[in-house]
Amino acid sequence: MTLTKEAGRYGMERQPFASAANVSERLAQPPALAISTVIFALRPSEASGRPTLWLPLVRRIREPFQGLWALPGGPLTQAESLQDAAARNLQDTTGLAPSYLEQLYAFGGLHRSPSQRVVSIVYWAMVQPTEAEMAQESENVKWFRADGLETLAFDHNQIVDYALWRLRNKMAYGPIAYHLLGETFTLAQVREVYEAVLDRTMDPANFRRQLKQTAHIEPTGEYLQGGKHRPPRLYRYTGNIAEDSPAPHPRADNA
Amino acid sequence: MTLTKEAGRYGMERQPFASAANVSERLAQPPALAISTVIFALRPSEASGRPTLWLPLVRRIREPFQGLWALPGGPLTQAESLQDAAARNLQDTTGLAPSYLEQLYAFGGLHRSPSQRVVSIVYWAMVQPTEAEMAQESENVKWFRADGLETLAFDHNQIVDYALWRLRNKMAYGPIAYHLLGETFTLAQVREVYEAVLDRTMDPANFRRQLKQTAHIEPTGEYLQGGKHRPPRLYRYTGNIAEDSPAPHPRADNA
DNA sequence: CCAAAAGTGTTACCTATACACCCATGA
DNA sequence: TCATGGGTGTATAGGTAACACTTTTGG
Repeated sequence: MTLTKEAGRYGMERQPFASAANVSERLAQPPALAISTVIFALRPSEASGRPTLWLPLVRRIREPFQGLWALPGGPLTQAESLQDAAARNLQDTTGLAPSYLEQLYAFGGLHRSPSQRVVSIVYWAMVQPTEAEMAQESENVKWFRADGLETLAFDHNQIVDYALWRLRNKMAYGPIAYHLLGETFTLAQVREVYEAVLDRTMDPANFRRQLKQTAHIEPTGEYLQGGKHRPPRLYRYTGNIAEDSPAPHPRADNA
Repeated sequence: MTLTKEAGRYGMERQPFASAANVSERLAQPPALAISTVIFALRPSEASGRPTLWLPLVRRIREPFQGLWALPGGPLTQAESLQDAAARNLQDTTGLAPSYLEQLYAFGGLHRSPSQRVVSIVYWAMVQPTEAEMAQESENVKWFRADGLETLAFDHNQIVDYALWRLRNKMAYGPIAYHLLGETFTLAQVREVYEAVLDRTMDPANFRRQLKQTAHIEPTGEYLQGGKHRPPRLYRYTGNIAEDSPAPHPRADNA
């Protein structure tokens, strides 16, 4: 699983009918519809080595915003639902398969793109660290730390900020942190996820209790060996996304 | 302000390029983009007279689903943002001006509409009771109780259910109940809103304290006269939507 | 004076938090 | 044995829910 696909092949500026754009055509045409995704994964910080939030971006290889980094995205095919389109685009542009995928927001401001009116339906996703590690970077696909991003193409900085807010909000309430971890994990690893995402330390004792009482996890019986100290128990995630979500998720067919 | 506009003038089935639909054209065309809105208002229940949740629907005057009731909606004009389009459509079809308007979800399932692929960006709104009372019903525009709706066109039952969930969720946390009331109101009226929307009784004493400590309201100094008992204080809403929302709302320009 | 809603006070309970403490392991 | 993170116990504070009680009006 590598990140070697050509970036920007499906630009947000794609002309829906393969005709050149000019002013009169622009007014006659309906707004173009695009799907983009904000993808979060945990990777070790360069400095501390502690897990931090990263996201993959693709480089724009054509105008507008040529050379700038942007969210992976592409067109909506006739034969796929919005959610399927997001998953496929994510696969096409970054090679990643998400462990969690949810609609974020529809962005449709008039001046998001200089040349053409574009409505972007944006999803956000979480991928497991094994995925994120295997994903090789290329000239036009690169991972960035989620905080302190440089200026991105279009309104993508704003979109990432909103996705970050949503991730933090969901994590503070629902049991979604597990989607950033692998099959099995220690309670300390879950705590590290919370600390990385919410950017504050948490009491290990209380954190453990709260996790175990809201359930959604069970001990595997195994212990993580190889550490310097007492080997911690390994746990497994037992919930499913449908149950987790506080929302009566719009059904997959209609998303 | 009346509800006399022709209903269904802008159907979700509108052909973007005024050409008749057939199979090959359908595959060639991008999905149509529509804006719809779920509008909530308080009206007295027929039976008890206590305030309950209602919403206005428009009758379909063409296929598909001709004769069924549907959410007010229409096309997205080139010159307006998504939020502006929702507000204008709401005005055009029902004559109402919302006191609160927020994006709900983008519905884009493959089979939402039998003849054509349609992606609907749905908003939800609250209007004040003065607005809702003045709004005259017509042959093709009618108010319905939000609970126990009959079968609607398209996937609109599902959309209403999701909007109801969102309304209840927001009301349980944020201070948005005021948008269903008029300029001034008593604490008992606010409580009635909560009881109507959340469908459970609340202790008047505790409710009062919780409201007053989270602020967002101030006494006007006036008292509501004409009741049978001790006249209650009148209050005024002091917050604004931007502050209320727990989310860093995507800016109006990009919505 | 009585009924009923407005408004205040008090108490029990629940849960988040802080932190003292023991346990198990590598070095 | 010591250092360190894993894991448990416990006291305290803050907030919610339940409900007794006083106040103020119309009839």
